[in-house]
Amino acid sequence: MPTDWMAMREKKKRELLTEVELEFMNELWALGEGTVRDVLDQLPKERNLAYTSAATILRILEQKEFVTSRKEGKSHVYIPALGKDAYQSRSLKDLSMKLFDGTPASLVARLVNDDALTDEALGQIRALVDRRLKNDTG
Amino acid sequence: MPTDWMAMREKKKRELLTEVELEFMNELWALGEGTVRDVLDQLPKERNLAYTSAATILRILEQKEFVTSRKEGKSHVYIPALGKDAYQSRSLKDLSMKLFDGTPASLVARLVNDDALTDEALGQIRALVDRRLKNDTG
DNA sequence: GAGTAAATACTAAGTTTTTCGTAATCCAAA
DNA sequence: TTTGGATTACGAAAAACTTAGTATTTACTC
Repeated sequence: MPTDWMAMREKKKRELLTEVELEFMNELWALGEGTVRDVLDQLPKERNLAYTSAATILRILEQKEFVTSRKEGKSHVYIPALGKDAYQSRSLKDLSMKLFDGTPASLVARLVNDDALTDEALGQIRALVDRRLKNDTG
Repeated sequence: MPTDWMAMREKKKRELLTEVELEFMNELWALGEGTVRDVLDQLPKERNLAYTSAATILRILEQKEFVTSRKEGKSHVYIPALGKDAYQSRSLKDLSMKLFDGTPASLVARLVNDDALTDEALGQIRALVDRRLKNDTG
């Protein structure tokens, strides 16, 4: 019976990738699309993950609707259902909410405080902001 | 025998907070320090977490060395062992590596592309970058 | 010191995530 | 069409995370 337990589940729909899921999505985003074998081959060889594990992870990603698939020959070809861009935005929003009081400026503040950041990177960042400010409300 | 398996375990020391751990650290950072009761009282009342659960989480945080504690009366007072600033940096670095090819500029690019970002926020961000660029390298 | 209210220690159950083995399936080649 | 190698489906063990119950300890009050 659909009790409030179902409602909870429904509500608690995970919109963020787990660690391993992200690892796989990164390969798929780089490849565009790929089979279990394709993705597995992209992983660093010291990863040493069983073929069936990779297959399981991709099946879970499909179940969670982060990818779709089509049949090709005897294999499945997996395709990201969500662009990397979109997922980057989602992740940043999540991090901003959970750790930066929802104020993106404080996130950037922390980022540019990093000593390891080169002037070149800083310049790129400023250029991005400038361009956005100018093209805005254009 | 201490094989490289031990080394792996050692190396795999979790340096990132889990979801619930972060929830608690946020309260501790806001409070400065606090007992189980203090932290529990900060949580939204719809959270409905048992007292003993909160105590367990704080004990785990101490075990993982994210907090220290001192005894005061009959309770423990928990103190962050890591500043929020430092943890923000750590999280950003992790996200940057895992999702932005380790290039902070691309992270900011995604951030400033967010339509919801106000001109005011953008201005703040630019000011931060400018200040950093000027004060840099004397 | 006994009683009591609150805190801690310990343990364990319930979930989610990660990993892989076994069996079934599929396609190609002999 | 049978064999063989690869793939998928299913299930389940292992590991990590979340939650809470029970028993013990603690400090205060009478």
